Amino acid sequence: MKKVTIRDVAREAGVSVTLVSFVMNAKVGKDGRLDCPVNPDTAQRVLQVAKRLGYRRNNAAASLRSGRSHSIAVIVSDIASPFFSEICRSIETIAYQAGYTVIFASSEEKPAKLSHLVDMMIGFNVEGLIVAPCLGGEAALSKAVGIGVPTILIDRDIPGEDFGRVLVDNVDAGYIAARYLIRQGFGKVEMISYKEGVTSLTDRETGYAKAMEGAGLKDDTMVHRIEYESIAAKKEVIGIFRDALKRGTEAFILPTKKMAMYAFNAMNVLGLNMPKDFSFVCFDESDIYDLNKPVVPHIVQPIAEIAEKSFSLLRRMIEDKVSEEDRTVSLKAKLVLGGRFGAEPMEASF
Amino acid sequence: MKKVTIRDVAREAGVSVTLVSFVMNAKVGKDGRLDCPVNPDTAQRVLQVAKRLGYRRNNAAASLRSGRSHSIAVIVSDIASPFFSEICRSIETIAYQAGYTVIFASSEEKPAKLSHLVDMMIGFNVEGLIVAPCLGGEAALSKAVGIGVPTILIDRDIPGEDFGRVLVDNVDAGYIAARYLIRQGFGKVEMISYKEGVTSLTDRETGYAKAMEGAGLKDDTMVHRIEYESIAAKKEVIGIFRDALKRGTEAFILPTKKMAMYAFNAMNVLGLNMPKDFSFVCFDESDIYDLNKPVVPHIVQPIAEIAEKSFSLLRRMIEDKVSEEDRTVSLKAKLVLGGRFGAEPMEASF
DNA sequence: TTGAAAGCGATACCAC
DNA sequence: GTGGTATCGCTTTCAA
Repeated sequence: MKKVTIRDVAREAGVSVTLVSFVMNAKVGKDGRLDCPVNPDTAQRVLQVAKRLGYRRNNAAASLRSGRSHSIAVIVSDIASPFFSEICRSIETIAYQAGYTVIFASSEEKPAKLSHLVDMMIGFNVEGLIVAPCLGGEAALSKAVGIGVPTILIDRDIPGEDFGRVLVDNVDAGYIAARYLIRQGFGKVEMISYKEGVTSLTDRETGYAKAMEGAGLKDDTMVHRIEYESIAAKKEVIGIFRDALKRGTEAFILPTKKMAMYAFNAMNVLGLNMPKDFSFVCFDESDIYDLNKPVVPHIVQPIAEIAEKSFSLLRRMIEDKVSEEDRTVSLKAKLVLGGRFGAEPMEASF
Repeated sequence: MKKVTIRDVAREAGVSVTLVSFVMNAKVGKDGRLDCPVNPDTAQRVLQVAKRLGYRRNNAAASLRSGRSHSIAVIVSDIASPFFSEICRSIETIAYQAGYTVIFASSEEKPAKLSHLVDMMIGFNVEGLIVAPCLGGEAALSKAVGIGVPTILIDRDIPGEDFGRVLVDNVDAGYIAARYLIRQGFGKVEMISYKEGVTSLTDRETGYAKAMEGAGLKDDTMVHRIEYESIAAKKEVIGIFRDALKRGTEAFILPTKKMAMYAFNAMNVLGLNMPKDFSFVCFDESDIYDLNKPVVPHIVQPIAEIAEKSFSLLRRMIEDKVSEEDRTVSLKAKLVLGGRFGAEPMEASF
């Protein structure tokens, strides 16, 4: 592993290592000139030698000395989920423009792994953390803020004073899902949720119930709660749909993508049609929402906003102090009616 | 940012920094004892002090000194693509078990960004790279291998002697797609591809043509090539389907997911049905393949295998030398007939 | 504008 | 088993 150091460049260019360091860290000003206390000619020579020799800064050494790394870490609970991978992409794009390098990692919903990753990242001297916490991850993250590493929570909240927070208002998300269906003229709107009490889901349930009550439909409010495990779940959902035909249900809210898939499967199995038999509002993104005829209305999280707000909040927390009350950002989910592949939205068929 | 160093631990435990370093780097043997030349009692004391003080190793310092970092980098061309994000997840899981930390990054198909990321990663002293190259990324990656950083190519090949390679046999993928349809009894099988000559696509075209020729269907071979740009593409595909009805086309191979989405849209727009009007073999994964009735046969890349082979090859390249001929791994894509959400495969309806 | 020299926190080497 | 110390490559005073 051949390595070219700052000394090699200095020797070759006939200057001191200090000069080389200055040049290598200089920003180019708007006039194209290097913003550093170095003779422009010298700077040019250094730059050329560095290029010729193939010099690249050893970040480990730089950050060891300076304590800064110009990088942040994003730890999500599952990098393979489209939601998280798109968040990663968006954060990366924004951070890159701001001159930050982003390191991603995935905790796989395992607290031990999260803890290991946090240690690792801090060991890399990252300047801040954006984390989608997994259950049981409180300790690891508290430790991080405890030693002064600015940390932003996304997707899920956990207790703790000093976290920054960029969270989506799931009560509102459930509310707009239900209200949309109610405004379409449906009264018997039901929701199929999971038994496990994940905050984001219970919030969506709350919003749904609120909308129903507000429309005088309190008695028609009905939340089914099924097992998360897939084989049982699939059958349970089919059962719910079969009964729904008798009950006179008009519409369903499916508060996760997986639940929506079970619902579509049930419709298939029972030979039902949307919107003839039931109308849906689903959550998240799926090809099937977009290609269905009509397009299935679905609620999406504002990924670009989450990315942008969390990075800018993190940056402010890294640079200055941010006042307590500005540390929490609440975003609204959005109802999407049109599809990505050109089909018409649901309303057109109503 | 409070920091606890090895010296603090040493002082507090009344031992030398050397001892602390030994203890902190010791692996636990199978008998639960630390595998290091340190008195077990001393080791225990050091461990406890370290924990009490909240010591965590400064990786920057460690890797500066040792030249090792126990980490590798994975750079994909688009972290938000399900294919890549799943590869990332798989590699991460495997690497984690092997005691490696994985840093992910996304080049967004931009050579300049790839080059920056490679520099960055090398600056972090990563021990190896797994890269899905973007077009024009040759220079950056050649530089990496040039300075001795083991580098594995996935997804796309680019010229270069010293790369490791874990690639999917796309000729075979196109071949099995076509052969499946031919065995179903279809003769007029067509493919819709893109005008841009991406290797993976032209290989799939080649495989398709080979299968057609092998079945004596050379004259029915037909590859449509459309613009990549979406508005035009959507219309072009609709046109192809409209004409196909007249031509008597029986089946289509859609060699990318996006192409499949255009195809489904066209079917929608024209009011056509699968498999009544046309049969499909698509590529990649989509909810719509799985929930369609019948399930749409689709060809998937062996993600777990790609991850496993690329990590193990990289590891061997890091540790020993790997002989030239063992540096290239070719994997086969697989035809999937059943769906993830419980619907029946296509054959059941034939 | 330029350069010499002091560390950052760990590991590696050598001596005890 | 244990400890002293040079050193990794860079940034950062401070002085010239």
